[in-house]
Amino acid sequence: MHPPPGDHKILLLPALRFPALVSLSPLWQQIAAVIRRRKRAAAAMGRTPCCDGKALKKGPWTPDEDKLLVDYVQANGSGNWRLLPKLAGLNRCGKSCRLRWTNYLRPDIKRGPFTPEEHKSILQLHAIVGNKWSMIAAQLPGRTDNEIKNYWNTNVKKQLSQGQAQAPAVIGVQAALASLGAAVAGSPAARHMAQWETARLEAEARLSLLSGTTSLAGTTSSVAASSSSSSTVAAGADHASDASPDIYLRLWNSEVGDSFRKSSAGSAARGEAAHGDEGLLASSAFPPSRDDSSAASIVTAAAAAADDYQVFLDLAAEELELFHGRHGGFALLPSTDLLAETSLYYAPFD
DNA sequence: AAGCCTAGCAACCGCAGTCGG
DNA sequence: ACCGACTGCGGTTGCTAGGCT
Repeated sequence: MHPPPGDHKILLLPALRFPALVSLSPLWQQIAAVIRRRKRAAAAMGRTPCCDGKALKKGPWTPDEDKLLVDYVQANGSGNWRLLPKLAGLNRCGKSCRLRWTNYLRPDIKRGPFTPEEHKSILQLHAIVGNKWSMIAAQLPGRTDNEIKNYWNTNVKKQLSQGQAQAPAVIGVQAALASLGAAVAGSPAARHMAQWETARLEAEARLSLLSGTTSLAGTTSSVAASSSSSSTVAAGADHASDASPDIYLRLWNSEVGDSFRKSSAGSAARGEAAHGDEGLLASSAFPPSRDDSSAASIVTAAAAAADDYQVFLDLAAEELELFHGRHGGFALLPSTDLLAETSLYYAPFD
């Protein structure tokens, strides 16, 4: 599941490899349909491209072409991109027209260099959602996903790679990730909690790196430095005052996460002996498959952990709904109703 | 001045997801 | 439930301008 400790590439992976936490409600609602569609999509590979066989122009757009496109869209809207080139008198693929419009010609496009605020937002959002450029762009009015992607690839990525050597804390995070990787073979609840923790650790690692690569990262560095402590509710509270969507870190460091950790620790004490300080989730989430544990205590501990976990999920859902209400359109989790359907909730992580 | 190198960015490509028939 | 058309998205490519030798 995870690269071996010491592999810095892990830090460039999306913070959330499990898409269910990223884009989601439709996935939960139609999980079975999605699986079917993926099978169909796989079968449909090799389908002829939309622009095949036509002598359509490619490459840079001319001012005349831009004018044709702008005039047409402003007069008729951008309803059908397939038909638009023909109707607008353009010898272009509809896909090319759409791209040109959305990335360059749209009137609400904001040109020019990124502001410090935008830079900070990009860093924090990327730490949470990874290369979900459209999600990041949705939080930055006037910026396109393509622009942010280019900005990341040319500026931020370079800064990150330069800063990696200065981030010894990352090693510890990676070790923790490795232990989590070993832990996820247990119950669904355990796997899911491990994935929450994995996301948090990866975000933490990113922010730790970022704090050394940007002068703007004062806020993020304070989070990164303190997030592994359960007594950092204040940091989360500080963070709550701004609009930063580092929701996982905030959630984990908030009273919600704190209460979850405490209750999980209680479950661990009930169910088994300690397994080392990095094994919070692994040890509390599901009992070890050891011969010297009675089946009854295993079942009891697992049930308690599952109950605690569900409480955490419920609280998390409330927190995220509040967040969603404030920021709109940034769905990190499915609705509370769907969260309640734990069998569905676990399914995409298998 | 010419050639080379590099960063930045617009555009393309192909897969994934959605929707309507 | 299925299928195909259409749209969205992320990765990648390749052009261009500017800096350097």
